[in-house]
Amino acid sequence: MGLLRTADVLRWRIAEVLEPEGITLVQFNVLRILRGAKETGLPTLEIGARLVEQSPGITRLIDRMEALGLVRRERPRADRRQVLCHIESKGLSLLARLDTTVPQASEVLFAGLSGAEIDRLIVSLDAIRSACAARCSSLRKQ
Amino acid sequence: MGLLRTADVLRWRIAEVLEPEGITLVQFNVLRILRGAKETGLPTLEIGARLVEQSPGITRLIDRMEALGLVRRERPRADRRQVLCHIESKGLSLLARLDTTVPQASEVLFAGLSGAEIDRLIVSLDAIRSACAARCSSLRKQ
DNA sequence: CAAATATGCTTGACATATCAACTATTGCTC
DNA sequence: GAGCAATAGTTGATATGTCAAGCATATTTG
Repeated sequence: MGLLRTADVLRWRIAEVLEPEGITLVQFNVLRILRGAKETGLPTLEIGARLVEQSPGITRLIDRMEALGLVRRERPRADRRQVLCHIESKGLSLLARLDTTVPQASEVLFAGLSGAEIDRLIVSLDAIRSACAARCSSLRKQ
Repeated sequence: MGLLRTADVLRWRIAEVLEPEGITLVQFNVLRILRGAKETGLPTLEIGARLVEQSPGITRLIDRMEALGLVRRERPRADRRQVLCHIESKGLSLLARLDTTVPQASEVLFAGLSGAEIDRLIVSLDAIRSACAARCSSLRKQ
């Protein structure tokens, strides 16, 4: 339960930094994923899989981000079922700004922890996630 | 970011256990808070403060829980502005069942960690939350 | 190669969360 | 004790997330 409450607090803190830029935490994550995908782009559902969200949400999320001019969609000739999403220059410059402010905002919360403590924290969290990947049905079924 | 993803995974895992009982994670937390308040009950906004949610959400959340027969509302004569919420016997028996199944479901995820590691995890998470309580405006303003 | 199935995504109906404005009651001030 | 501000909670409009079903394209199978 402490884990959930702590995540809420952190989520809130980050949202506070994102809000003046007009995007949500989920949109921020989509931008980072798409930046990682470079020129190639990424199919819509692949984005949904990396976030912990389902398909319909993603479609409309990308709708809004396309309306904001942050991303672009393209239907490739190879497989005309899928829709490749690309990050636009506007999205890249927005991310560039946030790359400094978001970590700054979160670092405040971790100030009370030593480097070693943070390392241990990360290891523990990774262990929890991999336990879920191994045993939970919920993440496989999507 | 790992913290947020890990919390999502845990949230999902718990929701999976709660779903057959027809309640959400937030409703589960409300029930636990109200059980802690005993006979006295708790004003609506006090519940909202303990969760990380705002007033309007709470009102309608309690509406739904009242419709389910899990809680009861009462307007005390002392201060007729506030509305005291109480847990009903139906809510108590539901919680009694979940008191075993929810921890069981989450323990699976922590199986890879030693007792000492879990202790350190809890200490670190507490430190993050108290850093926020001290410095973040977001939690004070509500 | 026609029919059946699977994949990728979208749409509509509905539940839920969020923001701003409102009502009712209380406490404070002159 | 009349008027004003503070508190507790609700309501309405809007954004967002979620479930079930649908459409188009691709793949498999007889």
